[in-house]
Amino acid sequence: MDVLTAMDLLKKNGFKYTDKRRDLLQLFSDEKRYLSAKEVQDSLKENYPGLSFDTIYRNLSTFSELDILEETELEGEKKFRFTCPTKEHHHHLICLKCGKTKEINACPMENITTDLSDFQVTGHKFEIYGVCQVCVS
Amino acid sequence: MDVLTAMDLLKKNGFKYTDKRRDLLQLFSDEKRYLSAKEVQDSLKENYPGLSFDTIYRNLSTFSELDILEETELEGEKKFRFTCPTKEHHHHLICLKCGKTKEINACPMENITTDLSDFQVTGHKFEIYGVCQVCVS
DNA sequence: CAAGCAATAGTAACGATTACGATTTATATT
DNA sequence: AATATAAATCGTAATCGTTACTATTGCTTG
Repeated sequence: MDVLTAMDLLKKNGFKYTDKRRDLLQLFSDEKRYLSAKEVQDSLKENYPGLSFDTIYRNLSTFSELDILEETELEGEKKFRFTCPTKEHHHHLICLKCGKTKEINACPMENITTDLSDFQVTGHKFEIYGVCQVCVS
Repeated sequence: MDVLTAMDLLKKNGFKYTDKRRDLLQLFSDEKRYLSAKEVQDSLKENYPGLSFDTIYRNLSTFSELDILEETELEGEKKFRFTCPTKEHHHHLICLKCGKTKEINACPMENITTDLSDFQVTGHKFEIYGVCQVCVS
């Protein structure tokens, strides 16, 4: 995923081109880690001092639905990151301090021996948490 | 985990015996599934119409710290269930409608081939979500 | 360049959780 | 049994993250 592809995706789905969206996408493209809405606001407030919550949350939600962003919830807060280049289904090792991630190649669902047939399975979550080398020091 | 063991654990840690705590624990003992604070309030309001948020959240938090309850967060809401009889580390298949669980015997951390050494790993989460047979019909 | 509609700002509302001062209650001590 | 004291609770307010609303702005297309 990159900014241009993302803007094309927006256009293709009837969304409009705005500077805020470009800059928002550029931010995720630069950072490549999980960001909260608050962090987004902080990062963009230099150029857009009055950036509205509505704008931030609505766009993050839109981007997530279009698979431009990957979404998770850490410690009661929604976090978003630019969709990984790895197209296949994957999981993450996540730094709880800065949101930096590392991809985990295996999916635990492949090795389940427990019988799941008495539930209609709709999804799963596997995340490893920690502190990255930069944040630990 | 059962109510008596839990009350003993409380005593042993300097907490007091109250009817509310007993009934709260009895609720979890009866239900054996993930409950939200709101569900707890609803279930107990017959006997304790004015049960305070403070009381509910503080006790849930205390119980969780003493490992009387297992805690997770589903769809932005904290959920608690009586600690499973299985002492060993385990994971859950969870019904998103009623909180009913089924234990998963394997832990994905055992089969990780990805190198984790550039992070100081502090924890992980593996949950399978779905709808149980009762809720699906 | 004007019409139409999406996007946004500013702000209010919301739901879950936490926090607070005043009061009540469990427990240990006398 | 009466009392002291410290914990537990109530009633309510504050907080935090998120969503929703209305008026206004600004993309896009003909």
